[in-house]
Amino acid sequence: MAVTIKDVARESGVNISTVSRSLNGSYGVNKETRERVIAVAHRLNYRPNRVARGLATGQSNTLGLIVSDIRNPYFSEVARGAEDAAWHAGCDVVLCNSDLDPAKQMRYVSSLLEKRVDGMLVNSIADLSKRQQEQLAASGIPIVLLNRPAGVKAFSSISVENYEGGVLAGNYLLELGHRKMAFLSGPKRHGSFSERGRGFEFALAQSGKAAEPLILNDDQSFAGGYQMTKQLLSQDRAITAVFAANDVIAYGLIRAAMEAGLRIPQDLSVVGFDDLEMSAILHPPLTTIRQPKYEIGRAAMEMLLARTKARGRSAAEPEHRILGVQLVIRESCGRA
Amino acid sequence: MAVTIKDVARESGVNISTVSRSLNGSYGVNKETRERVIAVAHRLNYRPNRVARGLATGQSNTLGLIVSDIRNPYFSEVARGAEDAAWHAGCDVVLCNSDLDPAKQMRYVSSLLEKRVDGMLVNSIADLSKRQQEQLAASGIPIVLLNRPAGVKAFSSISVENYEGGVLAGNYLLELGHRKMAFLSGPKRHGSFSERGRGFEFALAQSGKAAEPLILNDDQSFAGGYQMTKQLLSQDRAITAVFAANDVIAYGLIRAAMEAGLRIPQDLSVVGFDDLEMSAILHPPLTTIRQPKYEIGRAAMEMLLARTKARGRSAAEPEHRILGVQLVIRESCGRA
DNA sequence: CTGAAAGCGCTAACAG
DNA sequence: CTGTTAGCGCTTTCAG
Repeated sequence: MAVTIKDVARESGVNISTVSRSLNGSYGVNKETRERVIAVAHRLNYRPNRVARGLATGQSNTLGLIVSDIRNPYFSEVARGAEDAAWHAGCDVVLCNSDLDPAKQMRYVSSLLEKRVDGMLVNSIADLSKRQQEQLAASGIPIVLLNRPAGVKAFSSISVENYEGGVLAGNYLLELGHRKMAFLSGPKRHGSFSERGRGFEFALAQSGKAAEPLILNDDQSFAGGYQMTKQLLSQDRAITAVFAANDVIAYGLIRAAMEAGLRIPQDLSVVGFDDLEMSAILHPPLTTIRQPKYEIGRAAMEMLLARTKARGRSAAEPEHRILGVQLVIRESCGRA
Repeated sequence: MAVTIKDVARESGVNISTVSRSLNGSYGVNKETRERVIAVAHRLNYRPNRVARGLATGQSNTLGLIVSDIRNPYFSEVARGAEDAAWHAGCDVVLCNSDLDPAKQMRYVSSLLEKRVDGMLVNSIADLSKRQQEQLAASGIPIVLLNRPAGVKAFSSISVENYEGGVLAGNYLLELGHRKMAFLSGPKRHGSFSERGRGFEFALAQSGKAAEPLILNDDQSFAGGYQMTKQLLSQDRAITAVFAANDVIAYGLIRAAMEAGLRIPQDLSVVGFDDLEMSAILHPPLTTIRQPKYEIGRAAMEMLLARTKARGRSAAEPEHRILGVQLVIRESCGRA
């Protein structure tokens, strides 16, 4: 049906191995022969079958990317960075949405393993059981994690200065004169979020001027931010500033605050985390801690690619990279 | 290195073909034998090599998805729908970002073809040359397009009622008493956008009450919407309502209008198109034409999957599905 | 019901 | 520099 290496060989009067060599640019082929073969391949519109190639070489030139949900703008940005890096290296990536469901995640892992991907990038394995994590580690292929989970040092990982970001937010709000603040977080177990909170608390505590922040937990979503704010406003109207664990929570917060008749930043200051594209567009434009989302994906994929190449050699110690964050001042904060 | 079908065969004292049959649930295997084999496979933690399987069967159980940019929330929604449908069918999808660059897109197509994907979903081929389109059509694998381009009927496609959406927007604004309106569009060649515009124009013309809408073209982005609005406001302040070709353009529009001191909806009404998640969150919440993004991806993938199965049988006439849109009324429009 | 054997299309020694 | 020859791991006739 499709034209194979055999057809090219027959048509150009050489052996298939010569065709293979010519096409893969391996050394040791007469220039003329090579050119003739290439011409024939082109004329026949030959397309090498990478599946066969993969079977023979044991390399698929395919990487897996498991995120919780690609619709989350944070992940679509990360995915784009990862995909670009893969494209650059001539590989492609299969996209998996785990919804943070451990079972689903493991099924994806199995599927990727069976497809013999060269490596995989995975969002978070915090929800996996110890046994599942070990199973993953035992798979033998390179894996890099997109957020270092608490205890697992067995995998390479990339993450950002969550703690430092919290400190940044705290100090900024402190400078503006705020003394009674709150931290609106996601689920309690979320590692990155709690780091952000700890940094924030540390900054306030260290200043010696502010009260301990009120901490609320809910879903890490618009709805969650909205709910937490409702709750916050009903229990403590003395608060003048709040730090949201991510931008989307901040959006919910802003909405709830506005509905309650509060003006931002006059009545309430808010700082987010992530710096999603929408944050600059929103009204008021959100002051937030920017993390390099695209860069995270790109760097993660590059780490992964490097490992897939070093394969075998020096089982390479897991590597951990932490990228910087920065405070982006816009218009959602005012003086206390 | 990895455990293969041979190991399972040896370990369970049968031939590899029996193992294959047992594991694939083909009929004609003694129940006991099958169970024993399965047990052994499980004990050995055997993972079938799908690459080898693919080579033998000619099926990869992998589909390609080419979008312009996964960061575009419209596409991440579509991608999720597509991925869910694929997952449901036991397939996985490789993600490609074309940036609408014809060359890049063709390279992705080649790559997918070489990987022997069972089919592909592609965003738009409007930018491809006639020759490239033919090349695509000749590839022999099922392809479904995510927006029917003007002239190409050779491929299956899925799209939405763009024209009808324009009519909906026009009629709604008309009802509110608007008579001088504008349409903020993207690049002139964008097929879906011009359909939206045509529907809008038609509605106004048919009413016999409104002036012909002013039409502006620019980039289909926040920046584009912002620019067009600046231009609009500088040349015609009599306009009371505007229809944006998509929500993101509407965001830019709102921002520019607010900066110019206009209140929405009191001074200017705006209707968008898409109904992105952010549109409900924005201030003011955007009235817009909703198109079923997730559903588009899901349905497109289902069409594709159906075609990959019917393979060979009745070269199946290209199929075209058009999904409905609906007006979502929120708070960005007022009476003229 | 099960085994033997012939590939799927390509790569990679190994000869020549 | 090029041809021969084994496979890669699995499916699939074809016999038995």
